[in-house]
Amino acid sequence: MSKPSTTRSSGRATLADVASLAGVATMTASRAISQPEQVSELLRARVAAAVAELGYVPNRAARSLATAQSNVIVVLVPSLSNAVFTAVLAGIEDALQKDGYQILIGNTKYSDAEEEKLLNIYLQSQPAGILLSGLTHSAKVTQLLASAHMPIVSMMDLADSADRYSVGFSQSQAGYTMTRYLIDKGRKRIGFMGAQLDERTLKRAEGYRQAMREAGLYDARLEMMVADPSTIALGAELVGRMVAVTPDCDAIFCCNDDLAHGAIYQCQRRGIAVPERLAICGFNDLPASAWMNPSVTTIATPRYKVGFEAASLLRAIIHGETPPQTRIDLGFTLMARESA
Amino acid sequence: MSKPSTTRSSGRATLADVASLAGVATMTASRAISQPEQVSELLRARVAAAVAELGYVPNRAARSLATAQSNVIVVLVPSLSNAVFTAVLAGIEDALQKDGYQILIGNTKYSDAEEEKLLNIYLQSQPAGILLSGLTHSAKVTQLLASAHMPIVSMMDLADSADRYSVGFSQSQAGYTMTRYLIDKGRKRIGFMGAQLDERTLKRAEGYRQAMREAGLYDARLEMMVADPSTIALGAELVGRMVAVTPDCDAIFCCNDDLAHGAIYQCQRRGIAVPERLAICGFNDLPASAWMNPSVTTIATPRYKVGFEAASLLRAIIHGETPPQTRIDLGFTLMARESA
DNA sequence: CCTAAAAATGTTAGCGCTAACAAGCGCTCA
DNA sequence: TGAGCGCTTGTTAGCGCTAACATTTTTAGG
Repeated sequence: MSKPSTTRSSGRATLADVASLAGVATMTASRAISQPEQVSELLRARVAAAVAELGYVPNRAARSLATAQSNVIVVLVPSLSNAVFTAVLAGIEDALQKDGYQILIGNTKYSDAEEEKLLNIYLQSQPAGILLSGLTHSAKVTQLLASAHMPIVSMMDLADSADRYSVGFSQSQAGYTMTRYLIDKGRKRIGFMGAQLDERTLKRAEGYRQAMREAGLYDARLEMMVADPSTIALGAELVGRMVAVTPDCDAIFCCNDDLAHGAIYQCQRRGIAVPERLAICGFNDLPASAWMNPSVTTIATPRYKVGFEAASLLRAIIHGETPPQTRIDLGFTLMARESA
Repeated sequence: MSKPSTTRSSGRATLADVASLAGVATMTASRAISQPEQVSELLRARVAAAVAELGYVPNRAARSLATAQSNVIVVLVPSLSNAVFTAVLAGIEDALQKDGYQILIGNTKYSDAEEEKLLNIYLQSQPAGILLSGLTHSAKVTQLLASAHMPIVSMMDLADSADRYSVGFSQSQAGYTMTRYLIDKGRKRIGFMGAQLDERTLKRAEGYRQAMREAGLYDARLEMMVADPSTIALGAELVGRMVAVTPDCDAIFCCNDDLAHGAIYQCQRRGIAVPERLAICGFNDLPASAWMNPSVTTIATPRYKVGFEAASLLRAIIHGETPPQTRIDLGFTLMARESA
């Protein structure tokens, strides 16, 4: 009758305890909790009372083991300090949390090695699906993902081929669009400031190059690429370098808003008129961009929606549905403001 | 020899498969992976080869169930879009990830109901410990935590009593310090702008009130408290309201930097001189505060360190150590800049 | 009323792993 | 030489839960 106390038990009440207190079989208690409609009202109430009395908390590990499935969705993002990815996460949470999914967030810190390490750890939880940032990954990661045989959706950029799921917008096209805007405004010596040098930055730079070449304006000296994380401070530093190296530079396309903000603050301190002497534009449309003086011309990106749609797509795939498209283009919007 | 295919198996290789391929007992394969020093070099290599060949990924659920413990640490933060908490998370990650802990991040969205819901779900993972933001929680949450019988560390503010673990700094003292600074600068009509109205904002407001009362300057009309999330846009709006309601207001203490930034941008647009006509200061020292023009006087808070130290404390408790103190005060620093 | 189908409940076994103990081996040392 | 030790490997059982099937009870229909 009484359960022998072994050293291995956690001490918490188990389903068997609940069932015994409610005077039902363990299986009935299990059903009363996870499929209540299959249990009579009477027993359901008795089980509920026992659960409350014992403070029973289901053991997720045991359930996962028994069902051979988990409610875990792994999300890998390159940064948590970047507002872009926290917005993506917010979208994911809103799309998934109602279905009871548990979101396991991994911060890869823009590192392939970290991504591989996290993936190795997180795959141990037998996730139901994975949300990834970006399309390109290390060979090891690609192999891990392939052998995991589970639904995967890539976020932010769009895949070339239809055999993988992707939700986002064309980073290179956005880079192209912004550069064309500056060219159309009559700027000739347009610089590009790129930091972090992640996939997205490189794609935006490609778009920039294409537009510059088309207009016969390309000059490699106008490209300033550094691997440091992009911050306001870096933007301030790089704009100084830019005007020193290419004094005739009349516009700068910053690969993101942080750099643009830093560049503008620095110009204010140095008395460089923005946009008259130097047009500056950013990327992502962070909240400050609309409020700064001058307000910042930038590309508004649908990051919340990227997260929401990617998570919705992943859920559909997990549920065995065949989505109408594997590639969801959410577009982007150029926000023409005062700084460029 | 061949494993019969049941509908319940996940299809993935198991430890038994690995052991069989390596020609050892399952237990030996288990040890080769988790306690390699206990296995001879020969068998260790054979097991490693089998793992590689089969692409074996350990099943975390089975391990948790067998060991009655998990490597999960639950972290509840009120927001992910707030840079303060992402910094806290970064500190937590750095402190814990080397030990192989898995961090389960819950975003309570400043809601007690959400906190309770998340806790209920996350407790099912039988976490090894919990990191909470703030000291006050709903009755239900308090009860859940008590009955969970697991190590808990509260972050950001300091507990009054020594019977709970807390890592942070005194929010009310910080509020007091900033207000005194403004008073000492000769400001008389000092307003307070508070948003979100979470625990921390309310404590800062308390400190503000105490300083104002001590100086005989307190006036309830100078307090502007709204429950909306604090954003740049809200700061811009509130400063407009403040100068409309109390035109003689000569300084504003914003409960965080976002509000302060918005207030300053708005003043620039309306031609209100900062700090001459209106001093503005913030809280948290976000990166932009040092770079804006005028640069923003604010309180620098050790948020990364809060996360790091709280996680380190939690780990010590989990490992059964008795920490020298239950309350770790990390202090704060007033950054006197141009805006006040 | 009886029978068949449906609904509710119970029994058994096993998910993949590791704790605990057992057994085998080579070694030392009295 | 054989007891005793440490090291490596193996065997057994069970963690808490639920799938699958078995059994009992209820309901519907003639």
